[in-house]
Amino acid sequence: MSSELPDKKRISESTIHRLSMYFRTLSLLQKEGYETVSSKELAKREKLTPAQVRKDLSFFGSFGTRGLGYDVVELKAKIGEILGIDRHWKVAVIGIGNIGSALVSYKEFSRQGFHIEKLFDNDQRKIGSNHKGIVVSDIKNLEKEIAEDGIEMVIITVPATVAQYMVDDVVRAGVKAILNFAPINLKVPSHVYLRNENMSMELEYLSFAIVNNHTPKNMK
Amino acid sequence: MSSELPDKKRISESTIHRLSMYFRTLSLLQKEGYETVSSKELAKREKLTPAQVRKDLSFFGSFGTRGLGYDVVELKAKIGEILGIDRHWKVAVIGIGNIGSALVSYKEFSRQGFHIEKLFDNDQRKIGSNHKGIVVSDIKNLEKEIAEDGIEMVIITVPATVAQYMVDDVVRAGVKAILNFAPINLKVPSHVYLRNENMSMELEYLSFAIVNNHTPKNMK
DNA sequence: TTATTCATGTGAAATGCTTCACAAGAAATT
DNA sequence: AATTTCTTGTGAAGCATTTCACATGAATAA
Repeated sequence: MSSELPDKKRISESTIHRLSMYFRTLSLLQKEGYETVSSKELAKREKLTPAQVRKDLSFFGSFGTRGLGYDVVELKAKIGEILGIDRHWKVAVIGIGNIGSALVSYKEFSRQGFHIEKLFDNDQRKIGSNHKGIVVSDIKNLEKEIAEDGIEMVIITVPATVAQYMVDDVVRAGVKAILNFAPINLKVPSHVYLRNENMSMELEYLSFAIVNNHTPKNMK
Repeated sequence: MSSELPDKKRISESTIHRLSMYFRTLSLLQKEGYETVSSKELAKREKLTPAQVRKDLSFFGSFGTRGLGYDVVELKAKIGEILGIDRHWKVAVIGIGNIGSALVSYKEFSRQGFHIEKLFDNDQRKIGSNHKGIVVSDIKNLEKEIAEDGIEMVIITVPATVAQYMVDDVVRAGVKAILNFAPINLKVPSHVYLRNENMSMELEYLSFAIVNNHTPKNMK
């Protein structure tokens, strides 16, 4: 169960996030009919330096051609592979409230290989109802159904007060990663990956910027 | 129109994001009945080092008492002031689709001082309809109504293909900051702040972590 | 009152990330 | 075929962030 990376350099969070950005932009470049793209062009679109783009890629190999740049289709495939989005991820959403049900229809997820295949809620009025072809299950069966269906990732959009219970359940069911929208710091065992999505954080950054007349180098 | 910070140190994005985290945790500590909190306790809850917490705060002043820690209520107020969330921000949401309408009911926003007061869409079936007491306006009147109502921040949840037009309109109307959910790199003049919210990015990070057996220092 | 404990605030050191600058290699041009 | 142009890949330098370590000062206990 060792790393897939031949040389175990520690890749920074920023690098991974930029790979996501490159992937998205490469899809666009492909649509626009580009066959190749230089680090300069890619950097311009992301408001980065060309060196940054090349360095990010260099952690994983050499994908370009000197004097020419990168083959758009090839680089996109390669980054998809690195990010692990070149396959079908089985995802469940727990908590079919406002945000939860919005995520069911969020196209970007399926576009990147994340397929929502299970929905859970504790509200009797919601259980059994149909969202985009998926029937909402009773949260009582959470652990059992997650395990049976081999769900690998879970998105949590329940109130903060109950989020930890959901986590404990899905961890027992064997999920590998959790994306948490609830405003609370959750505990997971070390073999499970956890990320928090906090949408007000970005608004708070904007608020700070306005109030302090902030001029960051990198208003990404 | 100069900065509010007496000494114009450049504050990093990470520091601002951590202040948001501290703010939220301080609210919780307050509910739990804590009167004071140490950098050690705060760090433990955020999975950071105590030195990190103290250094973050030190950029803005000295708010603690040696031997005792920080007064919870006082520190929360101070951070709120730094972030500029100690006031009422007028926000509009443009694009009342799945995500847009979910955000209208998102409690964390109002809890941090962000009040959604205007909704816009181009769909005749949505225009005039009521969401949480707010009537959806026709996007044709975007610039005029934003300016008249003195909206300062805008959240964009329209399709990528039309997002730039919305931006151009609201920039003319005088908004100061934009939070963009559309999967596209938008252009804004330098006096307008822009942040992008990309929800699949975090799933992609999780995907990368699983596939590469990644062990980052800081799985925040 | 004095001693002890505790926890802040902060220069300095350590670590991490980004940018520079250039050798090397591929394509295009003459 | 030789030359020029272009752009990658990458050590090294530069810059930024985090952590260390300790002097300082407040509160508590003796």
